[in-house]
Amino acid sequence: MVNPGAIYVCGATAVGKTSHALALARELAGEIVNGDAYQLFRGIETISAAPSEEEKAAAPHHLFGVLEPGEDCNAGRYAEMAGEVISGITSRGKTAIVVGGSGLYLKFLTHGASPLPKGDKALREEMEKRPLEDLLAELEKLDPVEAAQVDRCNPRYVSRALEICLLTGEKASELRDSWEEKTRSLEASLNGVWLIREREELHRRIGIRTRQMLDEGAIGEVAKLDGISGTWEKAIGVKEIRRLLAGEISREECEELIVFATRQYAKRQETWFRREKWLKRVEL
RNA sequence: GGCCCAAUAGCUCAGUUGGUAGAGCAGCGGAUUGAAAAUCCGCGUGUCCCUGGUUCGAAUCCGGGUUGGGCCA
Repeated sequence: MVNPGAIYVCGATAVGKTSHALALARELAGEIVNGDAYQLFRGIETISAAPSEEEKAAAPHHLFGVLEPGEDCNAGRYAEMAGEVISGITSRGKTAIVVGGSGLYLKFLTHGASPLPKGDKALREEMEKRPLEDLLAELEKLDPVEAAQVDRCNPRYVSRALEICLLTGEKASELRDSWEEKTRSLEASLNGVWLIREREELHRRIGIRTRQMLDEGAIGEVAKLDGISGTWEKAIGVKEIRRLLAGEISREECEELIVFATRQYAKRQETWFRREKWLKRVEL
């Protein structure tokens, strides 16, 4: 499951991962592998801040724009795709440079998937209609340990826990434990960096990039994909641009809202990567 | 120049009949193995514009001022 040959380049959005990875690729004659949940999709290159054509020409790039906007993706599927690509690169004697900011996706790649079942769309839709207390009560019956451990305020986590129990007939808490046990020793063989910038500087870069995105086609991307639903819709900026297109907010308000959401995302990414102790910190 | 209205957290604003203040947003911190750019949790001392006064007690009532806005000249 682990890919010891690969080098991971992680960090918050707009920190400068792409250019850092390109420099690394040149140095090592390496190949870039996307580690970003939304850059997987075709048609949202601008809004997902995917590398430009020029950047992609500078080194071999993999897993950018490989999914149709109508498709759904998840961490397990990503890790499978990326694992194959990395093996291919390694077998050619090259270095894979995985660059991205999607913590959970990367974690699946570096630590492997737990033995838990993947999400079940129909079951989720059904659970979404039930009140949280109801889901908690059922989880309580099937797996009291998990019911005590989960974030009981977060409907996503509660329903996921219940989903695992219903799908496997086993206890989610026990399945999770076995995975954590197995992955504990993997980190010694991992190689990666966490790119860091001061908050103020990161915010400045987010502001600049958001303005560019809106100037350079993000609005058109969202307009063009109107009516197509899927994972892509949850990208930051989509709901804001939809409000702009609907005339609910001005261009300035739209930009401001995207900046806010992006900053908050960057903070969540930092919180995630801070816990990944195997990453070497690199201040930019 | 005269009259009227506003002034409270970084921003937009609440604040009941006087008992020294609280929402949303922003910001900050955190959780997070199959929706993750998702989802969720925690964090609010601020000259209540200034200044006199009334009162046991004023963001709240009264006078004067300052700033902004509106109306009339």
